Amino acid sequence: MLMQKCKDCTTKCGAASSLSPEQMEVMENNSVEVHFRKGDNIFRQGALSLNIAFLKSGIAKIHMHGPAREKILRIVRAPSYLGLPTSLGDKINQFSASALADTSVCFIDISLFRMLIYNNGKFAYEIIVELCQNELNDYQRYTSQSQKQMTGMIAETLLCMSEKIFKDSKFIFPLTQSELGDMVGTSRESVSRVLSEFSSDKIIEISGKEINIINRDLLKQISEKG
DNA sequence: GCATTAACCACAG
DNA sequence: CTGTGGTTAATGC
Repeated sequence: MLMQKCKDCTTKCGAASSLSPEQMEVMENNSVEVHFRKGDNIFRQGALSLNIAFLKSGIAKIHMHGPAREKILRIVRAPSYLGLPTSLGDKINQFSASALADTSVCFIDISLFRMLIYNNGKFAYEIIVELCQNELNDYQRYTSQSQKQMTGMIAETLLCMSEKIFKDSKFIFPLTQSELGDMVGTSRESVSRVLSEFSSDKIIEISGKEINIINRDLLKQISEKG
């Protein structure tokens, strides 16, 4: 498999930079880079997990089949690991990851990854920090979701996309309205109504999939007041 | 009661 | 896939 060498890779995560040259070489010999198209499944809930997936470029969604419908757990921007909890916490994937745009993903052999954690404290520490940050974000979002009403949730999600994922007021929204509904726990009709309401109130501008946040302060208020 | 919120259904671009 | 209208149920003055 033709691939770029890990040590020359410019999209290393924080943790990988604490690997020794020898460890880096082992990593190179035990990982492959795979490209995905928009919409492709990267790994699937219910399937056996033998690799750690690292999102090298692009953007992906983490999602789970719930008892009633699909639930989008998180949107992930490269560079980031995609499924550490499901890869290390269980042999079977507890959730799926799918590409929201063209992406490239490095799959790292799980036993090698485990070895790196055992043998390199700094590497392990960086991984733990990433897991902790994700957990804090998740707690934050689940608390919001159980207490905010849907306009607040949608405002929060738009702000999060703008600030954390795209780092711009103007961005191409990567989900369909139905998927946004799956993300905040509401129906696609409600999403459609809230978005057109925000648009007619001049809080955002929508043209196709492009969203431009015009009145960020008001959007923040809506997000905070629920 | 009356208002608000949001889900579900249907139908049309 | 999206936008909208009608209907219905739950909840809160």
